Amino acid sequence: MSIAVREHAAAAPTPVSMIDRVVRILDAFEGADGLTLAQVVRRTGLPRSSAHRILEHLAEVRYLRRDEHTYRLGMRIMELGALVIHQDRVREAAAPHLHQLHQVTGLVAHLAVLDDTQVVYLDKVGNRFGTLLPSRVGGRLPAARTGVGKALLAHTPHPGPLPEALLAELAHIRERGIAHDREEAVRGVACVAAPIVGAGDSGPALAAISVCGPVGQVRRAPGLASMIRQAAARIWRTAAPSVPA
Amino acid sequence: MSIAVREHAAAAPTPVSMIDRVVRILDAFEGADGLTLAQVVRRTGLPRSSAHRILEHLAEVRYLRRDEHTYRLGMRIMELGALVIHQDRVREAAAPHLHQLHQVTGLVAHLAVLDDTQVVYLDKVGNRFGTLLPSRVGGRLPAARTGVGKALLAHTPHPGPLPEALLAELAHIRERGIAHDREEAVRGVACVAAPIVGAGDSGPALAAISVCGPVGQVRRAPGLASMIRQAAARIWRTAAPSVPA
DNA sequence: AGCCCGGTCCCGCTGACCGGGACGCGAGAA
DNA sequence: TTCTCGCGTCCCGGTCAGCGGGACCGGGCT
Repeated sequence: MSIAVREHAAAAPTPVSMIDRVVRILDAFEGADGLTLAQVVRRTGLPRSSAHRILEHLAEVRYLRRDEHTYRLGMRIMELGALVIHQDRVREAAAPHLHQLHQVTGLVAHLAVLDDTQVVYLDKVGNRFGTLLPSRVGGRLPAARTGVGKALLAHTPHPGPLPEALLAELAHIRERGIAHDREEAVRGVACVAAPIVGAGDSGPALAAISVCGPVGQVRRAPGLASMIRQAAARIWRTAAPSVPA
Repeated sequence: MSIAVREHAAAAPTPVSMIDRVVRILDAFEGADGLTLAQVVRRTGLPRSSAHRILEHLAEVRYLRRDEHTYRLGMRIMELGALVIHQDRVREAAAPHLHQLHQVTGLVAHLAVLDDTQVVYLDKVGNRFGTLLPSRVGGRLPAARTGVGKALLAHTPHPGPLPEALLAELAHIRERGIAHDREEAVRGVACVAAPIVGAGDSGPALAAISVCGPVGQVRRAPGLASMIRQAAARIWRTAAPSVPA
């Protein structure tokens, strides 16, 4: 039995459990918003019959939508995803402060957490300008190239080895409690970020917040750093884990 | 045991497929953001061992997070959900207009679709005031009590029978192309909404947009209705399905 | 026509999943 | 203290849900 050539190419050591199969299928939808059976088969490496059966089943429970012969992620998944975001304690606590930061500065405010070497955005408050940024709620960006990412890395024992220059910057960030991104992710865009941590290095950061905008505007904003630090401190106070047990 | 009563799902007709089991478990997390094994068992009616096995498995693939002994919905689901929203063509087309509406009026702009008797919000653009509204991206509200909902109902063959008064209102809405919500969902809040449809009743509505705010402010806004209608028309033009086949 | 590609459906085989139940633990109650 | 209850975890033999090769159909090419 020769495995079919894959569209995306990734080692597929034969999924065994039903759950793994489902996950693999759902994951296949990243990067293309409509897939036919044949495409799913190529991407997942699953046998045609199996893929077909599972797709139909997922469509029945509305985890997928089926339109003619192409499948898309369905409403049920959107709803569950929205639930996750909504149920997040940190997000809840941060929301008013993000709005405040945006309102006062006119810049885009973010909330993000660290996941391995990437940041995942939990919230984003901004105006039309915000749509130009690559950050998306529920989206990922490499941590080392974002303000929030560096703020988080500086306050977390990093798993992998990092480049010399970055380590130096992280040490500096850790000391000052503020991270900067000067056009590293997007040309012309700068960010100022702070981790949400307890006073005096008590444990890892819960998340980080940042404020981003055109370099000129960010540089010109008075007292931005301390505003952000203050917001982060307030968020910590209302979202901090109560008992470490 | 007053708690147990609340938690018990209706007599389960025994789920057969693995997918059904998974769906049932995931669904159990609606309404409570952290569940222990025992709670999941009570809510789903699944056997303890099975529930335990599936929960662990879902946690492995990050569809759930496990913290000590309580499970929560995990990041992977959040990411998938965000993908769905992000991949939506209508949302893409509507976003700039929602921002524009918000910027010009200072009110909260929505984008929503109809699902049976409820509306599901796809986007929401607003300021801090917006957090006071019950609308949430990915959330549901009864269609008959919202502006977007009525705009959509008016342009869709309604499945179930509706009350006399509502039918009359819908006919009126259909004629004018504009729906109103005068404090029906939230006291003190009014909305003006328009469906995203082709000119001249060509097919059902793709979605609907609305603008909401304090009654006074909404009533005072000049030319709100025509602004919204115009935005809806523009969105239709860029998002309309190309070929009805 | 002949060919290819994609979707659907069938059906006998089998190993992934099932779930009752044993076990250990910690928190009250006796 | 000891008993008990509820909880999470783990085991293991039985079995059926799911598997997947392959037949079939239809449409779009050459």
